[in-house]
Amino acid sequence: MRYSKMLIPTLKEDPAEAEVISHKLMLRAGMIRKLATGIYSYLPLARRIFNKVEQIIREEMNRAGGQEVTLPSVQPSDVWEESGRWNLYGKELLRFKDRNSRDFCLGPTHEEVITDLIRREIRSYRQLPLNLYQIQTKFRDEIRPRFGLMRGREFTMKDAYSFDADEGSAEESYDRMFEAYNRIFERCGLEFRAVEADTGTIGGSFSHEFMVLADSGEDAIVSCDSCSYAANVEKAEIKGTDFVSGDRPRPRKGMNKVSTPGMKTVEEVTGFLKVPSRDLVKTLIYESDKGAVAILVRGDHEVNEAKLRSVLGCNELSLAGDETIAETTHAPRGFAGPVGLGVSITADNAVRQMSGFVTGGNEGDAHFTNVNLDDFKVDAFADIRMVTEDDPCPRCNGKLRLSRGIEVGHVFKLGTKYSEALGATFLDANGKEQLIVMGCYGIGVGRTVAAAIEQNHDEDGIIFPVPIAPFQVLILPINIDKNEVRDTSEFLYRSLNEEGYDVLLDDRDESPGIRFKDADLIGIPIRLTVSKRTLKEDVVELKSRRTGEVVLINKDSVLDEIRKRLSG
RNA sequence: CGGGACAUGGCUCAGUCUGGUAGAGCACUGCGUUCGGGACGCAGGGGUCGGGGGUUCAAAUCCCCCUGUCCCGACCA
Repeated sequence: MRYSKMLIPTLKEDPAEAEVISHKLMLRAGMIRKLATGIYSYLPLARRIFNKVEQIIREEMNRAGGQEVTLPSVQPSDVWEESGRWNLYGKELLRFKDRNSRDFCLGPTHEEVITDLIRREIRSYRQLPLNLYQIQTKFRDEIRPRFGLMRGREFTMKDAYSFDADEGSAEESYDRMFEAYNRIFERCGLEFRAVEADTGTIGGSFSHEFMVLADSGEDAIVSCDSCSYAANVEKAEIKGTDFVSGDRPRPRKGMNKVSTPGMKTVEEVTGFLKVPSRDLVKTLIYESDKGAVAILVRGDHEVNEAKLRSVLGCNELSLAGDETIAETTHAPRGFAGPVGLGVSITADNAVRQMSGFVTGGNEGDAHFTNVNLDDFKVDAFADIRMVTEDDPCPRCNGKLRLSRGIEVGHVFKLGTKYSEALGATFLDANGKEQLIVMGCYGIGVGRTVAAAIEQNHDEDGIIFPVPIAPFQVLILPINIDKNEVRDTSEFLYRSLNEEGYDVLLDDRDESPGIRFKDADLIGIPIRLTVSKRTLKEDVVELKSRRTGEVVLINKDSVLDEIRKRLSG
């Protein structure tokens, strides 16, 4: 391609709307433009990058036995009613009516549609296993879209679905996809880690997320220094037996009420009473679809709402408002405690190990000290808190490390959740009707591109990994009005194109400075600078975007050098 | 949905507090000079100051309502 003919509207300054680096750089490099919150147009440069990533995905999916399909993105409510998710999915599901007032939605995912297809077409175990995938635009009316392509409302997703005759075979399908995902993200040049994950609304029994390690990531993950354990903090289990239990003397019975005027936060209370925060029990009032509940965690711990949700078995869960707090505790926010509380109490396992602790007094400006477990009734103990770096690895007791990640892929073992809901069955070898065992597997294409940029950039711009670069080589002629410069550039352009490389010839009538800056910004891996200065010696300059290395190469050996650098 | 901020040529922003002729830099058009790291000169074009209402002789500026955008939390590829 000739740069002068391409729409690559680069920006000199950071746009005000962007906060994270990948978003800024994608806007500055002229890759994307925003139409509305979380909804973007992909310009030619972005399209080329997407095509590269999608091609890698296709090759690996096909290698793993997948077949590409395209399912409708406009979906009737019927199948969603059948799965039960028409009611469960909430506002994230963008719903609308057609001219006949029939309910439809824009597909946020395709379990319903694919299961509907499969239940009609699969009759026999001889047709299994089967793996179908698509690369398609999804729509989720996210509560808070942000960071450009990192969390859009409209986004490109590869979603795959596996169908198997039994659990064992389903696990093989899962492993094959797991393997394919590893290859895909490796080929995209990403530093990533597969971690155990929570299954969320998609449902299912078992899942892994593929996390690209980046400080700007929205997810926190823990990984073990000693073994292969890694998990999303939402999921990470806590080894229940390892809490330092009461080595300290058993305190005498009898709690004391103390005045704590205006002391609402854990820091304020513990600072005021001069006790460590781990000697306080934090009482949080939550509102769930089962009414108000009280949650107890140690003062230095945080509640994990994902765990809490599954422990309580509820969908709706949020911290209670001031009104509910006043109703349940008879005190303003900041003074809730378990003693004498009228609602059901769920406590974290760590609380079981505590004694002689501080709690709220259920009365304004008052706390209790020297409280013990027999001073109130806990309805259930469970693992309901976030892991910390101080917790031991749940597998090997090793040291856990916290880091941040961008979730670019997610694999789920679904089991028979959807086949049961929609009645997707087959006849086994014995002529017996069985439920199809399913799995589903997603990759956020745009997010993968954004993550790649987060991991590969410097102060001058993007540094694309070769496999996903929009062009592999950029030719930058300096004095294009000189015949020898133009002829050499054109010659290189033609020959590289003939060799099948993606080449961008910057033939714009712009100053060299502008073109050098743009070259760095859009991150093409190899830059060839052709100028009359070097042509005197019959050489052109080759610069690696990643290393900054500059070499002069005889113009007749350029092809060989590029071949050498771009192979493997 | 809760909390915070912002909205002025294509972009980045000043002007708002203290009401009085809409500005700068970049970008854009034409001509000329430049040409290895965001060049220079001259001449130009381009803005209902997010929208609506109000106060005032007078509103980008003060007041009310709405909309949009961004950031922090719960949702997710």
